[in-house]
Amino acid sequence: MRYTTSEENYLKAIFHLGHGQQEAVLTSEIASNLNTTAASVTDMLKKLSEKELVSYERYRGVRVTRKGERAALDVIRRHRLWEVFLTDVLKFGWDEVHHLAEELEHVSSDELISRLDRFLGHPRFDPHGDPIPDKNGKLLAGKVRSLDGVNQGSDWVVSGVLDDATPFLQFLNRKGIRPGIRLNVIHIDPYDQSMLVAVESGREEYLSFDVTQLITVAQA
Amino acid sequence: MRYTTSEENYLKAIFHLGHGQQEAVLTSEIASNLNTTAASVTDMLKKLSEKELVSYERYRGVRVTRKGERAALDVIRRHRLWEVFLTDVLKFGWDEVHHLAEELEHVSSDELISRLDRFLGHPRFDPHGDPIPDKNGKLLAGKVRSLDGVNQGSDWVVSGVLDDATPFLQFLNRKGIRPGIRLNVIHIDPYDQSMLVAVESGREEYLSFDVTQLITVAQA
DNA sequence: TTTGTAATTTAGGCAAGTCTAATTTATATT
DNA sequence: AATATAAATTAGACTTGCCTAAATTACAAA
Ligand SMILES: [Mn+2]
Ligand SMILES: [Mn+2]
Ligand SMILES: [Mn+2]
Ligand SMILES: [Mn+2]
Repeated sequence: MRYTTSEENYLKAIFHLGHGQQEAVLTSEIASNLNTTAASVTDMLKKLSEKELVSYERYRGVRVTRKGERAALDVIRRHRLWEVFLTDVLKFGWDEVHHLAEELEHVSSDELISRLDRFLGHPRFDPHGDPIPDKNGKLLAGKVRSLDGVNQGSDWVVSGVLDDATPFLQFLNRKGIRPGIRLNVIHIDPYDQSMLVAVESGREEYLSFDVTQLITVAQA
Repeated sequence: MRYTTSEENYLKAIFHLGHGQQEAVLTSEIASNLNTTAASVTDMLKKLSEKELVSYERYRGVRVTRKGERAALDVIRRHRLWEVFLTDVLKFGWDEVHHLAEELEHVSSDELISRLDRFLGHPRFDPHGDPIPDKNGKLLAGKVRSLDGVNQGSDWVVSGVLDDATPFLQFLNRKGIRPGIRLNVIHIDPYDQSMLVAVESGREEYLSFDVTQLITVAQA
């Protein structure tokens, strides 16, 4: 393990929380993301800063350095490749793989990941529609447009989700929604932005604004 | 993880060292097996004893309880299934997989192991000829006869090795020896028990007593 | 039966990672 | 400009797993 499991988890969290954002990531955001306390986060930030993986100013927040970003992308690459393995090879549901990948991502062997990548046929996206960084840490532009804010009547293909947690994905499973599925937006309620959509299977489903925000779509 | 990585490693070591032996396992044996100090071993034995995974008497040595044996066999099952995956699916050499399996064996998910086992076709032996415990912790009788002590002139099939370490396996690779290969014992030196064998490929190789002790064979 | 010695255990400490409670600081609001 | 307050940091502790050095103990040899 190049870095400890704990260090890797912090780097990943800081990278995700700060990605595509100008402002530094706050201690409290990291604490809530990792389900730990602000005091623990402060301790770790000092250690990561010492190792030049993050640039950190007391009370001012933190961001990953180039070195820290690279480490984070390596972890993300491992995470997403294992997710592909678990769904495509071992036939797990897309709602079951995230927490397993959280463990497997810390197994440290470049050779293992390289061979896994080759065996899987160099997949470019994980089961949730997230792009897989290449071996040099290059990440393709990810999921951009989310289902909230599209026009009534328009057609889309689900490209991914912005939350990998099991309960949310099981909820989508019940509605027949997953990456690759086509959607037609029948109606958007002007009051609460809730949406009625026709799913490929023919079913019609109501989606609250909270949910449409977490579903990403591409042109049909 | 049902138990910590460290606890699992101790249980596995105690199980292996005590297996098929009447006497209890000594603190110093465990320390040398796990490359740690006797003091650390004593600390851990107290913890494992507290959890009823081993029966331990100060100064008298230790053995796994039924519960500890079951835990050890679960770890061994995971270890050997991952070794099969790494060689058969990812095409690692049999000399490269042991240390990777040492990490993967601690990933805790019965469902993962059950699916891996199914995907691999329920293999009964690992790449080193060791039997894979089933999901109930039942272990088939393992490798029994080793190459030292066989008769001059006799024919054998290599069934496995008693040491999974990379340098030893690379040594055997250089001589074309691996499980499944046929051997004919051409000559045994009466002084040092060193052996000249004909390998399937046609080559003749000298094997010292230290080496023949670590190679197991079955009837040709 | 005493004694020497090697193995083992205990004592005391250290690092990583976490926590709660107390304190400090940035900053928004009078 | 003073002050309130929410966020962040520090202080102090705990657990796990490990270590070195100093006792202890089993047991073999005298
Ligand atoms: Mn995930
Ligand atoms: Mn994912
Ligand atoms: Mn092995
Ligand atoms: Mn093996």
